[in-house]
Amino acid sequence: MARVSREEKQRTHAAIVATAARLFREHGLAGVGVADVMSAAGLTHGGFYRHFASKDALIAAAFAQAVEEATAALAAADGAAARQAALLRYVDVYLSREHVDRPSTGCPLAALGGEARHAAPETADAAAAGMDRAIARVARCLPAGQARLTKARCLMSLLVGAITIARLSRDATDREAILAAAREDALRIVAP
Amino acid sequence: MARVSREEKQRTHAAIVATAARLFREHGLAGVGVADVMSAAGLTHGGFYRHFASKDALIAAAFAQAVEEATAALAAADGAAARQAALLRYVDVYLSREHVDRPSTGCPLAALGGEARHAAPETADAAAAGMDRAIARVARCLPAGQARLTKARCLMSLLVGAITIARLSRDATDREAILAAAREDALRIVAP
DNA sequence: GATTTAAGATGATATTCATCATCTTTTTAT
DNA sequence: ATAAAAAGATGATGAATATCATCTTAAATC
Repeated sequence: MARVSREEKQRTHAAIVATAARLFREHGLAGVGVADVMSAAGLTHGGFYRHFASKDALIAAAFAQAVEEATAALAAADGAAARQAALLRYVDVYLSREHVDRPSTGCPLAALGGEARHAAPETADAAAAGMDRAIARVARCLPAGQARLTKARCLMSLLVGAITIARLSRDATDREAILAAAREDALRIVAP
Repeated sequence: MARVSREEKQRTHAAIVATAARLFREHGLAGVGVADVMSAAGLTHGGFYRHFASKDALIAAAFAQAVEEATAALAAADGAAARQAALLRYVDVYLSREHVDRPSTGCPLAALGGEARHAAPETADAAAAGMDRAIARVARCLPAGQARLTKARCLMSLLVGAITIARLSRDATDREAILAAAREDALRIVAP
């Protein structure tokens, strides 16, 4: 192909990031190459560096994008009741079998949080910022008070850990039990 | 060098596993090569396949070994009081700044749990078995009762998630706050 | 409309790394 | 003691892959 318009380039850029966000969450940072992302986005590898300075820059963008999407509903909720409802739904979706089975569209902290620290500083920074953002958005949906942030930190830890552990299990019944246990505990934090 | 005795080979084998367990936890599964492990163990890469059929086989062995070590104190505790004390200490060490700062000697679930699922089935199996074992050993140190396993699953989720998140943070104060929040929540489970 | 610019394609390059082949030397087996 | 086996060393090999160079063609700019 050849040169495309500015708008088209923006679309391409967004497609690369979206594809990367999906693939990285599914196969891990080391499990996906630049060429994999590009071809999954319907492009060839060569054009990549017109969009990103490095694979790490792509990872950083993909991570941020994934956090944004995964927590958008929390940020959109308006009013105390809507916020609590959004958080309850967030926990419910988070601790679902679907989330365990499909990392590609799930929380990037659970999917990539462990490996992010091995990436370039640029990527680690993006991961840190994403984590902060996720916790802040969870905190925003908790009842106001000084324990808000503390509760959000606990809740996020519980959620990330539960999915990490559930994904390790090879037994469907165990996976379900892990989710159920975490759900119960999470509700104690969210709806006391 | 040349051929060594059976005992010497066993020592070499153990050294390779121990070195791998340390390096993998520190740099991730993809961040450490077979040659890295061997040279860190004071050997050359060539002899590796006298000990393991593949890198994945090494990862599986290293993971199992790391779980064993990380939970040995829990398994060794004898008597109700000793078990509770061992668990309290386990939580305390787990949620410490040192654990955040030094993945190389810490919990392999927190360090590698996220990437283990991208490895060969052999490795994923070892990770699953290690996870089961860790949870069982935690459960064993909780007060008897049918909620034992449920509590152990919650606690392990909280611990793994808290370390994962704390390691992502670039801010020492935040890291400390995450640990403190998780500690408080963990104690609620362990010492109700 | 002519000129310049750059998006994306095609095709290197260079490096990393898992695995294999072979050699040496010492242990084990006979 | 002699022969066979194998642990570990040295040195390929082949595949994967991040990045760069160059080409083509259409969009921007004049």
